[in-house]
Amino acid sequence: MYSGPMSTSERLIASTQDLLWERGYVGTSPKAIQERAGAGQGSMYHHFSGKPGLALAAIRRTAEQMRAAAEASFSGPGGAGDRLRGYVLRERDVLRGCPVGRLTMDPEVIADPELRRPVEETLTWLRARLAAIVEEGRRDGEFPARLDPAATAATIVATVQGGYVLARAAGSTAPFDAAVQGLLALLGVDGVPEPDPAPGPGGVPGPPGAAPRTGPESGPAEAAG
Amino acid sequence: MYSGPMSTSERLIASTQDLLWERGYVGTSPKAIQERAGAGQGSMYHHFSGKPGLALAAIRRTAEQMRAAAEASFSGPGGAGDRLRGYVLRERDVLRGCPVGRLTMDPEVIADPELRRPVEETLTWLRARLAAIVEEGRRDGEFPARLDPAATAATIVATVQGGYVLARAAGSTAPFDAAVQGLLALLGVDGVPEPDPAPGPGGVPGPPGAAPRTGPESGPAEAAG
DNA sequence: GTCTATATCCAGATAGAC
DNA sequence: GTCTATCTGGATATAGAC
Repeated sequence: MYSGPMSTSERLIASTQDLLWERGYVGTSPKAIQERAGAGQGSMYHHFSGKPGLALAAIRRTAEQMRAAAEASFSGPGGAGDRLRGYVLRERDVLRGCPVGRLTMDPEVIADPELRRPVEETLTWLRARLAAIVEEGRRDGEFPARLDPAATAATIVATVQGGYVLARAAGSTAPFDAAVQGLLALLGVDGVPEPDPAPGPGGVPGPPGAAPRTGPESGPAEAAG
Repeated sequence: MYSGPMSTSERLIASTQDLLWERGYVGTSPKAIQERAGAGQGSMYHHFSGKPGLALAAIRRTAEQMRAAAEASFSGPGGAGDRLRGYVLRERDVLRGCPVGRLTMDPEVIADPELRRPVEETLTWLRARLAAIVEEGRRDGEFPARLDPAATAATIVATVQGGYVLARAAGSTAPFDAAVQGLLALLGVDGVPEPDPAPGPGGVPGPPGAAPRTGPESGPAEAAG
């Protein structure tokens, strides 16, 4: 991923990606985009048709990036269970939420078929890709044969997307981690693989047992997914 | 729930609840609230301190209503599995999303501790309530003893919240239904209970098997949850 | 309690010079 | 390609009459 000096139009796209992630479509003004990109109004309206056009370019870019990041987990080494665990446990900027899923709450994005399409395609691709992995694991005897791959895939994606919601509500990553550990346990793909295996108290009242990752949060501005 | 003629301040609160659900905090203007409530500017600023004050009243109201609606499922008849299934399958305005979870994507809500608190409390309550039900089912032998109640509860809430995201992205309730059926299958609480048991094709590429409810969507403006 | 000014600033964009 | 006006309207109030 080239990240040397960027052209004005690239900077405008990148700034819009950031702002759409942070504040959504309705909450993002042309002025804010221009300021963050270090560009004037003229530049923005020279390169793009207006806010919707620029948002479309930004959303497409974000969707591409999220796919690439997810595919890195999917096509990694190991069996279906390993790759599935790798995907749900992969490093994420949890408190920022998912830059694609977030757009789903934007009425103007949902109302505009062009803006919605990349969002829909990305999430549909994700479900299909996960369904294939569940199917593979089922064939290999890693998962119970009774699992419906498409439904299970939807549950996996939903758990991740909903995990962001719980984390942002709580102001903590703990509920995200709890949701993901609960999912892995239900799938029979248990165990914390990466570092920091010391279990701490969960973020919710009731019996303990979840093993939240307690690592740092505000990391790189990469796609979450 | 009394729903006769409402005072101006009640109409302002109700209108704000609707608009926060549809468009979020940043996307909701005082003017839009006033128009929907049939009230003038003066009335709004007489009864409330401004947009944040009115939003706080509306968010608290929505949180109360969602709790009441969820509690109706939780305290209903049947075993833990029945009540859990009743909760996740209960009628929802899926394409509208969750009026509480939605606020989580609003930067101004998350940044303001007063506005965030009702959101956090509601979702935390929901997890605790579900954890107790999972725990109960575990004791009764309905669920595997190895399940962690808190983590499983987080997974359940996350699946529902993420199901809304998938449904809105797809412009269809099918992925929500698929996610929920996948969850129930993982929990070993199978079967479509209510009407319309004829399974249709799922909304995702890959092997079929999910049984989406295909009923009407735009129903009453009640809390989803 | 409700209404109609009035005020300031920002959103979103166009025009045209450089 | 980029910049600085300039424009119309909405966001978010305050003031004060009724």
